[in-house]
Amino acid sequence: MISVLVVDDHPIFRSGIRAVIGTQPDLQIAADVGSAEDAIAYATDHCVDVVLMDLRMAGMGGAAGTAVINALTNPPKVIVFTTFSSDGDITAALDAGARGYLLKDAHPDDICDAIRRVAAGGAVLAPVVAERIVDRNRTTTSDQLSPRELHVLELLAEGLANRAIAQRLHLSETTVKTHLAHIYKKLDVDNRTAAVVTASESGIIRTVDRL
Amino acid sequence: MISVLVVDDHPIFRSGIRAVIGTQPDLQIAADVGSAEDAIAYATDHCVDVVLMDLRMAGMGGAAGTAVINALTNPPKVIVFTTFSSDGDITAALDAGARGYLLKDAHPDDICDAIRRVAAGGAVLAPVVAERIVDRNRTTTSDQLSPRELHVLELLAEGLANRAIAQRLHLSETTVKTHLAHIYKKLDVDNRTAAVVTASESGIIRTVDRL
DNA sequence: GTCGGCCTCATCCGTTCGGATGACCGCGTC
DNA sequence: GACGCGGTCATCCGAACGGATGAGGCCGAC
Repeated sequence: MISVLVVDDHPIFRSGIRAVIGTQPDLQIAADVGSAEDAIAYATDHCVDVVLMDLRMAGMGGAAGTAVINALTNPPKVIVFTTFSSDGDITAALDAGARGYLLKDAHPDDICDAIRRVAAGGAVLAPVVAERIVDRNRTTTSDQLSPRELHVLELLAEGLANRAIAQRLHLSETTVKTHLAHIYKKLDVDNRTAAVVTASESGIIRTVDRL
Repeated sequence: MISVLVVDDHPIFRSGIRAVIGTQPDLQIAADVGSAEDAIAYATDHCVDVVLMDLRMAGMGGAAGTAVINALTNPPKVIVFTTFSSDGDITAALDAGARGYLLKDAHPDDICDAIRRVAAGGAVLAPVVAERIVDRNRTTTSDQLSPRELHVLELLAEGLANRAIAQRLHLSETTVKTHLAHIYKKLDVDNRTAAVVTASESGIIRTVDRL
């Protein structure tokens, strides 16, 4: 019997998972909680096999929660189960040690299968997620933004002017312009606004979390 | 007995709603479907009291679906039930004739209450949504963007330069600049990138739908 | 009919941006 | 040690942008 901890801030969604997993003879819900903090508390005190973890939640969020849970002794396997599939979310989840990344439009059967596979030591990625990772690796080899460029890009996405970015980063305006020129080349755009838009679309930066 | 049609492209979510409503003696699920098109087909052939409608779905989407359902003879009441609360989503839903706007992090009890109230002829807005509407009306009287300005803003959000916007809109570059100046004033920003960011944050424009 | 809002356009001016070029440093690799 | 890469900075220049001002036409409201 595989025991599952469900972590999601939407009670309806937790009910849905309960309903789906309740029909499976080899799966059982150990508990369902509404935040990463509660999940950590539960996983620390109890023994569960798999954690189904939402990413975007109030508080510490699912990625950080996954990292903490993975730091436990004899940690459960974490499957990230979320609506979004931006590059930022995916890397955050995988970096935190998630063994699976499923999207919420998945079919119930796929979810149960994923739980079984991950419990057995495997890993599961939603097809779209797998594609994104491959895509990124394809374009990334030469096109990946350096940490500094990423930082500049983030400030750019706040609508700051070059001078303001320079001040925030304690740089000369020239340096900022140099970074921007590289960013434009790598993103294949020719102005700052387009850079922000494409970076946001491709999930390189996260603009807003409006829920 | 109030019969409910559930429309959502997430099967898990439909299961959740089933589980929640199944416990209520005075509510019953007539059917659950995964698209607005299916919802229209069902509502045309059957008699239901309330439709719980997701907004962002593949195909025609929940707002258009709501509009079509409201055009039926003796239409059911539609409650929009979604994760997002951008201005664009809210106005689209209410314009389409939705009698309620709930967010998916709502408590099961609130959802059941909302269904009962809407079935009885009332209207229900999630607190956050109500706030947004009030906020918008407060700032809107003088700050609302004109249709033309909105159009310019949308092209701006594609990263286009003034000249390109002018060509797309068959305008002179000067006119575009005039519109931009007004947009900056109304949004309280001082450059195009910041305009795009704040417009996106406040839901004035919809940048990406990444699911 | 006057007023105000929206849309259109022009000119002028200072600032900002984007591109090109060249340079120096530190670091890891071959 | 040579090389590449990332990060830093300078200078120069043309293009784009943002602000201010003025102006005409259209249309709905008072």
